[in-house]
Amino acid sequence: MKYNEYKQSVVELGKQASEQMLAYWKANHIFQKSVESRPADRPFVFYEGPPSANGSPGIHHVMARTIKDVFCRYKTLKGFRVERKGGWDTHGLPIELQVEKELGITKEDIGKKISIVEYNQKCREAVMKYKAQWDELTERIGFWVDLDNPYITFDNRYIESCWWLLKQLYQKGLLYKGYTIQPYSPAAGTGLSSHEVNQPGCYQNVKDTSVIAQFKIKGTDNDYLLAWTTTPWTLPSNTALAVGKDITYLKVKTHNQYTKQPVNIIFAKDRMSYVLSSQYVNRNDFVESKHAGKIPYVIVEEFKGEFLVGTEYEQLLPFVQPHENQANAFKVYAADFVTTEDGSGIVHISPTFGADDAKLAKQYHIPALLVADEQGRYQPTVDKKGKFVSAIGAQLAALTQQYGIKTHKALGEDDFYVKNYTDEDESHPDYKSTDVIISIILKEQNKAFKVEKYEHPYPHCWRTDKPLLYYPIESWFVRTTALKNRLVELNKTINWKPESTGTGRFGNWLENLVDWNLSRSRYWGTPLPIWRTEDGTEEICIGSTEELANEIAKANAQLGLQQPTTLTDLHRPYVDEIILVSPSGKPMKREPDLIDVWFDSGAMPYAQWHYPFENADLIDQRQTFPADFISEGVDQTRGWFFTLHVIAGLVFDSVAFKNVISTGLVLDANGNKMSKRLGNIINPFETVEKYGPDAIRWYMVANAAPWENLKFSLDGLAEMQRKFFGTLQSTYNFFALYANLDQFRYQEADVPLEERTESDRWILSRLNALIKETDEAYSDYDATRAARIILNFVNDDLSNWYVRLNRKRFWKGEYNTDKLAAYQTLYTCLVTVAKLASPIAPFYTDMLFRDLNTITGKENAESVHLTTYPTCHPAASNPVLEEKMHLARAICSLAHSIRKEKKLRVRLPLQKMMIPALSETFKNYVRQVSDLIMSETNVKNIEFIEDTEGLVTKKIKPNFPVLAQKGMGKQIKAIQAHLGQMQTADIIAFQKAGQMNVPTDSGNLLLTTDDVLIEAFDIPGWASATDGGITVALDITVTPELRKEGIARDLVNRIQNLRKDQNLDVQDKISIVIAATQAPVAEAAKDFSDYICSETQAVELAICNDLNGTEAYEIDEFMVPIRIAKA
RNA sequence: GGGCUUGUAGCUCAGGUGGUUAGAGCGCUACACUGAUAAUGUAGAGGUCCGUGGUUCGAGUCCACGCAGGCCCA
Repeated sequence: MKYNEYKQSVVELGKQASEQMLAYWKANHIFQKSVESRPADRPFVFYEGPPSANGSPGIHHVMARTIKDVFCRYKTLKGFRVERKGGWDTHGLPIELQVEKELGITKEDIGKKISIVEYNQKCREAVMKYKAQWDELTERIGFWVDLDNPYITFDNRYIESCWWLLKQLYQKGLLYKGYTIQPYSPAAGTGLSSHEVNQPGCYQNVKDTSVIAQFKIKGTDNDYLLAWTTTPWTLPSNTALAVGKDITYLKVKTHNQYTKQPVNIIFAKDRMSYVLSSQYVNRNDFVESKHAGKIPYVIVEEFKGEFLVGTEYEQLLPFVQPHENQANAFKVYAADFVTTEDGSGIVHISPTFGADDAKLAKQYHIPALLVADEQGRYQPTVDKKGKFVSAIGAQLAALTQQYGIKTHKALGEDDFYVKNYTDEDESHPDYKSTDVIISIILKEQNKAFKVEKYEHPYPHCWRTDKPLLYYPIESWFVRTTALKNRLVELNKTINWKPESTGTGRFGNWLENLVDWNLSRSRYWGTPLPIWRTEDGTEEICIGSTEELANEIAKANAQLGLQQPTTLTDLHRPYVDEIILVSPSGKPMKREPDLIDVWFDSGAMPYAQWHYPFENADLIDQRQTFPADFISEGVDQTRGWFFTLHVIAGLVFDSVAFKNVISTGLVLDANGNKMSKRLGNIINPFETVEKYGPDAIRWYMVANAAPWENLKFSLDGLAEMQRKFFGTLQSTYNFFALYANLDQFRYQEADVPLEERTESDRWILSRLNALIKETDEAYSDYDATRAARIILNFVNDDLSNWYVRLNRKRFWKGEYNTDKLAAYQTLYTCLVTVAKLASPIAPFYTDMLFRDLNTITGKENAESVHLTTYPTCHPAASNPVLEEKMHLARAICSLAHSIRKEKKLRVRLPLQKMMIPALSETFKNYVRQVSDLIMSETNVKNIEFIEDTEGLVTKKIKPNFPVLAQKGMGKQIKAIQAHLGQMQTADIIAFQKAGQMNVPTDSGNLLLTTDDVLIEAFDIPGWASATDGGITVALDITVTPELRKEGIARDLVNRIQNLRKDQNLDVQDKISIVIAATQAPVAEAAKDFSDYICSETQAVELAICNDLNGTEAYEIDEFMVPIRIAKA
């Protein structure tokens, strides 16, 4: 049995690892074991946010799924049982639109050209179209999730759970029918989704009649509030005015330009130039000759909007009165949507025809202006055809006549359309729109301050090309606002990553909560389980299929129907066909709406288990609720995160999740959004195929925090693969090569720590720290930090330092304790790294673990994912040793920099290195790592320079934090100046005395050596270098002896290169011939003959004068021909 | 328009509670190493820390106002 040795590239290896381990996991049910081997009473609850399989998965899904997987695997290592039920989101508009596109139909065709049954069947098929691709990607990238028993939102059982939840809301009075202002097309007779309104070409520039209307303040003779509108037809429905609290307003005395009556008008100061345009002139500037015909004005007062709040005014067009909350009508309110960008800075509020208006009205209980119809139901003043109801129309018609307004035809009470929906002849000289007629009426009544045409973009229906109205549409709402405070409170207990998403984006969203509009007038989705009588006075909310069956039976009995009591499909149109009976015996029909598809996904904690009809304990006993951890894109803040939170909060008075990571976007390498149009889409399958899943996972996790946007670059990915996996693999290969030769199988007892070398204990101390830090990072849901510190450990500490310094221990000498210690140490590092990195790179680390553990049998585990997370041993921690090693590395680095500067190659040995002894401790530390420093820098001796020798220039500077703590902050400048002029001798004297006086403005200050930092700065006359307070000097005298030794080492190097060029094996013996005409070369070869031969496996080293035709190599300043041959 | 977020070397990113010489990797340049070799090490060059003001003895860091990009919402 041998450790596997790998010759292939790191890319090949990554692919191989993923394929092998995938097959191995499958064959041995490792995922299942990783769940079941953990105690059932120690659950870590994870929720899979259901993706929709109606499109191919993208690279960003790899990101999302990696993050989910990392923490589930980590928690498994920590001994938790982590069940992961997969799921599919299967309803909703995107699927419907896709099907419509495929069939070449529109929404209007459903139920006509295609039956709802057929249509929904198409949706049902479309939604799982790419399921195979999703499953494949999920598996390939190693996201462990139960794909065999997923929850599916179109399943009857799932829908039934949703119904149950809706009924809970209904019973708590949290589900109600109300109005919302939505874009509506009277011409097409349908509401439009925001998606449709945002289509190009929808907004068209039109010229509308705009009015600045005068609202007379109650109790004044002629004080008016000026409000501007581009839709004068909404003025009869006005019930309030809005101002900006902090906006400055003016009261101006002038005359109405149409009636010439004196008026005091109030409007925003910033809007002066618009309100008082060219025909007005300030009375102070008024010159009779110059301003003939102009109207003078004078500013009377200036005040903030706040001052206006609560002011009552007379109804502008008192056609009808509000039917409720009359005390709140016709008053001024403050609103933050008021700006001074256009109009008068005072906004006219008509709750039925504007979204902002409706919101404000709701907030302050301002009544909407409604008119009762024949059934006594209150309706807006404009009907769904875009026409004023006759009660208003009659008054308009009367006024038109009264003021003798000429129109292109006689207008009756049913002729006042608010836009030209009846294709009237606008070119007729007397054609007047309703807006114009209203404007004229206002002028006549001294209620219009200014009327003019105004060009602006206005939304139009993309089908009929007619203007849209913002119109109240009936919808079902969840009364989320009722429990707003509780939802805010619950949110504060959630650990958000990053925190700002929770407090900011999500927190603010909750603070500004509006009721959740559940209604969707579509076909493929969860039907709203509410049946109503035709007059809307009686209704029932169904909470289960059993309840539905009972109700159907009741209806059958009372109404004499033959309806089947069980439904095989709870979707439309089947549920629509059911008629139930009300308590008073009237038939009830289902409200035709579907519910928002986000309700489906927010219901998954319960519906995935068909709660409460099955598995009631899972929720009731809090076994799978709430989730410990979820993760999705930050775009889900108002989506899944919100609906989970609302349903859990409203129905269960609980959070739905305790920890959440919201991941950022995956952009292309240049930071652009990936789109088909730009052609910068990264295909996840190809990328996984090319680089293997581990490299992608590692790159995504390590490169940037998951909540930052990731600029996905294949170069960066390849770099990460080389850096981490390449280095780790080299390290493993190195281990395997020699462990195989020495047959190391870790059968021996552990070599006690104290018997291991300094560097062994050092790397184990570092490893121990790594265990602790990664554990902390993972627990804090910070996989990025974990990945980065693992990478640094493997690269800097393990490979670049430990292995490099200890190479000889592995290949030289017999299999003794020292060698054993080296193997054990390196083995421990490798196995531990495999475990620590396994949540992020599950394939490669498992292969590494198994490659090691199969040979040694150290652990009884089939897979790294079935092991437990390594524990940190305080005994192995050795900060002093880490400090020593840190000094060694710093000193080596300085020595190398001197060599570089003086052009002294490392092969050339130098006699000594001198280091100023900063302190006894420092000296001791360096002494203990001096062998290492000498071999690393090829220097024969290290000496310390003491203060007394006067060789070192010292530098002194304030220890700022210490001084600040002592309250000497103000004196720092003076201290700094004083220290700056101290000479080395002064510093030494200070060090001896331990304290000194520093003169400042406020008298002398006593400084101790703790208040300053003293560094050796330079050693005059020596080749030296300084960094971080440490100074190193080299004796750069090259004696003939040293030169010869250097040449000998160069010869070895060149000969080794020749061996390699000639593809000789490590064991092959050679004979060497050197042409050495120059004395130094000849002498070096002669004096170091034994050394050269032993290093190069030579049996013979001959020196001659000439080697004609043999290639010469540059050594020192000479060209030396060298020839070798296999002996 | 609002909320959140990002801005540090050519690129990708680090930089607790303010501390005076702002770091790493890649890339670039040079050198070295050669029993880990489809590897490796060392050094160097490279900065208006987005801008402007402020607080402070001292600001990449704290505050205010802007600018630019991103996401979400209107």
